[in-house]
Amino acid sequence: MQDLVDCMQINRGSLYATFGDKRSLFLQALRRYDERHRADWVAALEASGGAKTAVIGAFDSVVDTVLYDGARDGCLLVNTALELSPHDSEVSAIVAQGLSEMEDFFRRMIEKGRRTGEIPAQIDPTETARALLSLFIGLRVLSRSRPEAMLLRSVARQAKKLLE
Amino acid sequence: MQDLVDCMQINRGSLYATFGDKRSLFLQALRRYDERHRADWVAALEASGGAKTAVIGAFDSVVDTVLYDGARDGCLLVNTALELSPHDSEVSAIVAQGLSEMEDFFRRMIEKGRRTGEIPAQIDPTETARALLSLFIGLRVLSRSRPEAMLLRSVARQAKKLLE
DNA sequence: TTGAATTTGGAATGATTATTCCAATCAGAT
DNA sequence: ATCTGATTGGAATAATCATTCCAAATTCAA
Repeated sequence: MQDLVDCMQINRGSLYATFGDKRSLFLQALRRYDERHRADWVAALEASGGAKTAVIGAFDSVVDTVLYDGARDGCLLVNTALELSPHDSEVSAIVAQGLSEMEDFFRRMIEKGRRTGEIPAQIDPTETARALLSLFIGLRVLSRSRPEAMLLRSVARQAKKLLE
Repeated sequence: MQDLVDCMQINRGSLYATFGDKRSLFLQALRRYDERHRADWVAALEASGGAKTAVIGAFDSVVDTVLYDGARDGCLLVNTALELSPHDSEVSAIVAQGLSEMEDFFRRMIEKGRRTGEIPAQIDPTETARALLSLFIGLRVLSRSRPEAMLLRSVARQAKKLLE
């Protein structure tokens, strides 16, 4: 809370008056992150053209952000999935939902790619979407613990290979 | 610390006398986890017979533990990778090392499988090992946030497919 | 058995952080 | 210009741990 008071343009009292206590503030931040950042990001990728491009773009944009901006904060949803989900059911619901929508995004893109012929018909949409989700989460964890270019690039490359 | 005092058969004073302060106690626990649990587990898998079996066994044993024992604690190394690694360089070193050894394990198994013909020659050991590492980490995160049988089984199945 | 070292229960202290309070100031509507 | 409500700075309080201390009990080697 002190960090927020230091960084935000707002007084401690106003912070509590506006958002309530720490947990409630966190829940609001998590919801907002999920509904704005994550959802918008997925929507932008989905609108970016090809199905394959959208999926690959998800991985590449994470890798690029880590390597070029040195951003080691990772993703609030994934960080929370590991740290808080098992201890708070309300948090857990938001996280599970957000991760499910990532999975759905991957599945939709694979289905779309199969229709357009970009992606071979023998690729199973549901199964591959789940593999991509797991690979994606792994990438975000590795970004925080082993942010090495060779490693992260390999993961992004292998994500692409899952669509061939 | 209070949780430890409650759970262990040891008094608070002895705890501090033996392990020092909290951070130092955590580092010792993390090192021990990595050197005993993780290393022994990998060694057992490696000795378990076929190369493919060893890799698949890593995934299946995680899935089975979650589904049958309901263990949602996950892996101390992965949990720490996300939560503490970015904030503590000593922690980070242990985590990076442990994750590297997981990667090495996967690579060694792929190389072995290629030699024995179990695994096709066109599978790239380094690249695939990194994909498996990321997939494995993703699985451990999902085990804590979305411990659903269908989902976890899919991830394990797709890990297997990476070796075909 | 005796004595030194260790362990125990539990109180006491310290450190950090969350949360509330209040008087003074400020912004915006009427 | 005035009133109302929000915001500020910052002190005060509360809650949560981490850490230390100590006297009594216990272990263990000589």
